[in-house]
Amino acid sequence: MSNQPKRHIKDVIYDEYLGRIQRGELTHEDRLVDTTVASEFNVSRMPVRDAFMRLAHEGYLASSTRGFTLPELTHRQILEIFELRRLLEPRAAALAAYALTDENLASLEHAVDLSESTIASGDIALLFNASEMIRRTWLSAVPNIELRDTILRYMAQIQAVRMATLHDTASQRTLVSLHRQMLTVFSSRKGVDVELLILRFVLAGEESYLRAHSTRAETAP
Amino acid sequence: MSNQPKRHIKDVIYDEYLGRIQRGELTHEDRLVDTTVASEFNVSRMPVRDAFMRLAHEGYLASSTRGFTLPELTHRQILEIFELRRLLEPRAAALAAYALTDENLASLEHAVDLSESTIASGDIALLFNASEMIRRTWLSAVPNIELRDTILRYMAQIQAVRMATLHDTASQRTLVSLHRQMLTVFSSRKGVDVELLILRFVLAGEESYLRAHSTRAETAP
DNA sequence: ACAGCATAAACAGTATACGAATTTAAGGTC
DNA sequence: GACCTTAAATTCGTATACTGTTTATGCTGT
Repeated sequence: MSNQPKRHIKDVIYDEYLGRIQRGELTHEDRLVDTTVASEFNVSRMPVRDAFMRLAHEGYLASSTRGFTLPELTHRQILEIFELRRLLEPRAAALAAYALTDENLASLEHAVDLSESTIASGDIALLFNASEMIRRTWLSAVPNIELRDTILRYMAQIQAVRMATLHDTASQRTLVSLHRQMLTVFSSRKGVDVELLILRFVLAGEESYLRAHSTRAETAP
Repeated sequence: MSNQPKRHIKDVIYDEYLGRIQRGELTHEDRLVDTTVASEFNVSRMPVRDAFMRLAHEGYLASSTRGFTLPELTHRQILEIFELRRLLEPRAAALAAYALTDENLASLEHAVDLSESTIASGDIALLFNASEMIRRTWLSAVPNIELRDTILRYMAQIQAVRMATLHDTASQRTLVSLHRQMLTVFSSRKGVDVELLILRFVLAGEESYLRAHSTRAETAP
């Protein structure tokens, strides 16, 4: 018997494109048009429309008069989201610290090892993946579902931003170092320590972004 | 010339029902069916469907196999949202304190007067309205849009909960008193004081909820 | 009576079709 | 050759029709 709880097409398409967005497989040049995607999936426009409109309302896509595109985050919006992160993530991580399973800690350790390996290789994509793996791992252990979902909602939006900051060598070093420290404090399960470290983590991310942003602003045409 | 930026039917219906939900005009017995609403508006199912699905994804409605209904918030979810409120609202209010206009303060004062007048009249609906007016006023001044929208997203969901807690006389007194204090600290524009008071405000709301919840649990069948 | 099964009703999901709005392209004028 | 006008193409919003699934209803047999 098929154990599938009857997945609707619109949900399949929603998940598919949410994944593509979260994995950074879309560029700002991509214009997503419902009819085109519909013919790729051999379905009608409607489920595609449903999926894209949902993604747009959740902030993952921006709807324009000519198809859906990745949203253009302004400098201001990015700073605003960093403020949200400062407020939410330290507490969320502290809660997660008490709830992490041994499996969670194991995959955290694996991801941290991966992260450190990129110091030698300089593989930015791998560092980004490891970073995402670490984040997903501890986020999955956050017992407050509403809090976790709120964090997830804005994280996907600034994915591109985080990717961009990784081109700076200093930021890479800081990130890898913080990853290792995160493994330590999560393993200790001391909420207070986790809270402080995650706050430092977010602040470091903000500094990296500001550094990258000012550099880009200088060299911009 | 018509200055209307061409409002789509789906947006009209969305706004209409969001308003009804936020004003508490729907009960848990109401089942919203797209075909029914469509014939009321003399439109097809599609725009109604769009609006309801959007409301559902934002948490204002729950979609079942038999129409849309108000979502049943579990005790756990409500506590989770209170945790979010503790994390976000103090800071948001502090930011708002620096940005409040004189008009904002004037309408705040008006709403606080309204709130206090309900002590004599015992008009719970009016107290609720005044409370909402106060909230909307300071929220509208929060300069961090992302933060404000995040707060708005969950507030509508627990509207019914907040309404329910107002039937307790002690909670009413506490609320009115806190309203007056809020006017004072917002007028002083001291972010630190605002931050602390709003934290106390959220905590008081949580206590009121817990009191109402335990009472209800005792008298439940 | 009541459990189990068949049938009907209600509703959401999906398909197709049409119209309106807006951008892009083309052509014509000065 | 620049600018305005007009036509075409593109894409969204809405309407209508159909399909499948879930819930309710009623029937049958014990």
